[in-house]
Amino acid sequence: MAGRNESIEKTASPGGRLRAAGLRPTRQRRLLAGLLFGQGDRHVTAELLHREAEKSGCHVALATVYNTLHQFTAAGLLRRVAVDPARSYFDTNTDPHHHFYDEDDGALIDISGEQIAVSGLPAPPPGMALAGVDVVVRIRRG
Amino acid sequence: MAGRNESIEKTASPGGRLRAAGLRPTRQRRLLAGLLFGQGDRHVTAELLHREAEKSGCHVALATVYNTLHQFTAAGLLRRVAVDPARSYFDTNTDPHHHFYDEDDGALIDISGEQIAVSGLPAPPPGMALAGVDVVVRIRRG
DNA sequence: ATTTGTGCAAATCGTTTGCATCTGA
DNA sequence: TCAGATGCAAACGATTTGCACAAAT
Repeated sequence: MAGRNESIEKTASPGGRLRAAGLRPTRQRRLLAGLLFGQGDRHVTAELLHREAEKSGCHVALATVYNTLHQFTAAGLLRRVAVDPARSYFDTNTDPHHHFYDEDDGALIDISGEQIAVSGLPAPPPGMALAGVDVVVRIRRG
Repeated sequence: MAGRNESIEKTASPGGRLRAAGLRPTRQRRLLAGLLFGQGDRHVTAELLHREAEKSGCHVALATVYNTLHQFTAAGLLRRVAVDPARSYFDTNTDPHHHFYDEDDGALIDISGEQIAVSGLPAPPPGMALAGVDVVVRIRRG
């Protein structure tokens, strides 16, 4: 739980954050950014975020939610997490870190990057560059 | 590359392997088992295995390939690997181990379980049991 | 005004299911 | 024989796309 990067103000106005990422701050993006970044680290699916948006009043098409999630990911505001072959999760924590994945109810829990150490990593095959290391700790009711 | 478990004969007849897993050795299962287990460790998608089956002569419906992959997985002959939100990979190596994932062409490469060590794993939350630890090393042309 | 994003519905992709038919023991 | 598998096509859920409209600079 120690220091995450506080120098990049997670609390800046949604508009500022979007602008800084090179995205035009439209009403929908502001809304989604608010939902995503306004309450600490989150793990969302498109479906879930869409439901939240609807509940919060402003109408956003599901397709727009998908588009926006991908734009945010391309802009480095989000990170896609592959744990379930059926669903895409998006993580608002873009620092290197890992996850518990609850296979029963599909919940993700962060594990800080410093907490886990992976040793013995072989070098990537020739011509390949390392793009990231993901550790998924699968857990179950037990 | 050191010792994988040779005591469980990977070279037994497809029929024997299936029988041992409690599956009736039908023509299609024999064919698929042959393709899967006859050439060392493999990583396949349903689509890929279906294409191979077609090429090898015997007709198998894609749905049957899916069913069979799931039956084999339930029987412990295969392991499902979640690296790509869009596709399911099945791994013929069921020992604990990890993977390189080539994001450009979707290839998986095994990393032996002994080679990598993960330290600092937090205990699962109360009431939860550890079900597995997957390390995915994402690599890219570069 | 011009550029860029949005909404909607339809298309697409991977995957699963229902049901009649066939097959292995 | 007869439980259990298969094939096929249709259903399905998640995701993407095409295009007319709307909003931001």
